[in-house]
Amino acid sequence: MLRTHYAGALRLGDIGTTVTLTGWVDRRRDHGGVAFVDLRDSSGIAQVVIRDEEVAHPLRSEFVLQVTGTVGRRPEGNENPSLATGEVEVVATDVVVLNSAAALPFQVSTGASEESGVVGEETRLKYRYLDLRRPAPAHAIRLRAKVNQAARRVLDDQGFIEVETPTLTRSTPEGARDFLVPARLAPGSWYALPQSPQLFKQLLMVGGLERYYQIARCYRDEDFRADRQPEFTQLDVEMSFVDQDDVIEVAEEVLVALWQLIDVEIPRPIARMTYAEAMTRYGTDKPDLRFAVELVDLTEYFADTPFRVFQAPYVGAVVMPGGADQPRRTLDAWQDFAKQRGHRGLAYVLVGADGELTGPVAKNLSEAERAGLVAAAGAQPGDCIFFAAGAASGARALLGAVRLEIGRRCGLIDESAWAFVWVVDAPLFKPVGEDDDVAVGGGAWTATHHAFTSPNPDWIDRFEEDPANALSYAYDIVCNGNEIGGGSIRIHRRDVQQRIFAIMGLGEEEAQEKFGFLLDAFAYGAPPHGGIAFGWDRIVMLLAGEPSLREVIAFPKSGGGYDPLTQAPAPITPEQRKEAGVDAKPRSAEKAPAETAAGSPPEA
RNA sequence: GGCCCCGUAGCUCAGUUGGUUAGAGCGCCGCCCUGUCACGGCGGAGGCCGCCGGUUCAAGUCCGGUCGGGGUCGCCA
Repeated sequence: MLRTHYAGALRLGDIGTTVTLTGWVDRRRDHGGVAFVDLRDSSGIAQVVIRDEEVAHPLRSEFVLQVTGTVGRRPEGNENPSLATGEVEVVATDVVVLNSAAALPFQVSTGASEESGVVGEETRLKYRYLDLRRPAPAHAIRLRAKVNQAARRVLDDQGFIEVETPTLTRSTPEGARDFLVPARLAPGSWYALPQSPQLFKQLLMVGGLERYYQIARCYRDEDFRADRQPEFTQLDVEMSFVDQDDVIEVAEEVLVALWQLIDVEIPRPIARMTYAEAMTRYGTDKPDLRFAVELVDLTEYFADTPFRVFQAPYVGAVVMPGGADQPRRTLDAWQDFAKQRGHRGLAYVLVGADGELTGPVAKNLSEAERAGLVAAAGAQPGDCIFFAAGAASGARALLGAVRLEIGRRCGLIDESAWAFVWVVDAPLFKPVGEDDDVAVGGGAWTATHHAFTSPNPDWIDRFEEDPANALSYAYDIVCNGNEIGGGSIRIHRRDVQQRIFAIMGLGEEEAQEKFGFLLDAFAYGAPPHGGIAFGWDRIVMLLAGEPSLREVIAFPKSGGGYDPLTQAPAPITPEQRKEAGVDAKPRSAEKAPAETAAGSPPEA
């Protein structure tokens, strides 16, 4: 070892000891005759005193040093309470420059970030190896390791087997666009990177593993968000011979262990809410329960309204406390808020301090409606009532977004709270919309979760009777309005699977072509099974208190899937292109699946 | 794909109504400095104002386009 001690570990008890430290020059203060170097390693910072000017003078930020010296107590009054090692210092007898460092693109030293503002993300990512020397990024990556460790510990203790599944596989039936990899040995054919290990983990259940987990990299070729990366990580779990409660039980134990890492005790059991309740009360399937504002269903209240806009299948409202005094400009901004989400606008009524209703909508309401509105909406004098009318799903989605915005603007969200909830009983199917370019089958319905999600016990024998209302055996875990995990009990019976496919308009041939290997496996005694997958990056992000997934990924991509550090993706050479078979024409016999999926039924 | 915002020194930013030689803080380089810890002092270097085009006597500033970044909606079961 090049060192005897970690810099950040030195304490009064080490006084008198001769130590050798290694690390980087965090900062130096050169006084001519005596110089101070803050030496930083992974454990922290220690002050090194160098009395030889010849040695100290050439040192620069981020030089790599090996320092030998004696630990001494700092002179009276010279302690630095902001350093853990601030009561001591190392008086150097020998300083070896292990490496020099070029002038930095940005300041690495801790204090620097406060004085010259925050460094832009693109620069940080381009020099991520320097960024990682800074305390916050370093902490996030270390926390992530602890999170992995905690999950493994819980699952290992419960007899789960960690299994790696392929990353070169075939295009899976999940909703997102696949990343594709040309197969050199089969020109014209392509691998897909997995969107998740979904099918493989089910095969592992057929394989008798009974309890599987994996910290799995997943790939989806979709557009970016602060909370989305093209490659991301799931903690993937699957269990045999279980029902929903068993999976939830294991999932909660994992979550409890994770939040213990930041000294938060999650009360168990975590509350459950049906999907229908979440949509009705919060306008979303991932409600943020850190604040109490809820949607109010006023459809009945406005059943006979003269106001044409409210003559709709659904009329709902959400109350903004104290919102009555918003200036016109702000109320206009709410209109833009709604328009940006594809709605025509956002109706509102202002409730004056005296209870009088104002705003453009108020005069369109009947006398009786005005009289009872404040009570019906649960408003108070001084509040603003926002309305959305129309199809229930769209109107609730708008109100849900408004609710969140109200929470933010009014400071209603308790930032220190951790509000967990299971959202259960999601619909099994959703209508195929125009936007469903990735629909699996050609029918009127597509799976809400995925095609292998079982109907819940109430519906398993009769989901065909009412596909719109049939419920799935699925569950999502939501934390502070973030979906941090989701799973389901799977279909293990071939007849049920075929009935599901039938509803989705997926013929036997086509089903066989798309996931024949799974259906084949299910023919050989598939056990009842189910599981869950956690959004690992998002969970670490929450635990670290970071605003972006990028902060908890060692080498994240920036917008457009670009990596500023490696400059990937990059062009390939003509030779690579030829060899990879990118341009190979598929043989006519092997039609691309996408062409048969949408329109005509597969050949009989 | 739609909408919004941002591109000025290594970093973070300012730059007036279009008007002389484009500034600040930090960083960097040189010299000085024996108890600092955001050390201090003196001096210095550093700019394709993202790029292309247009308007104008004159463009960092106005207009059009383009590229890059961020956010958001669509999308992401």
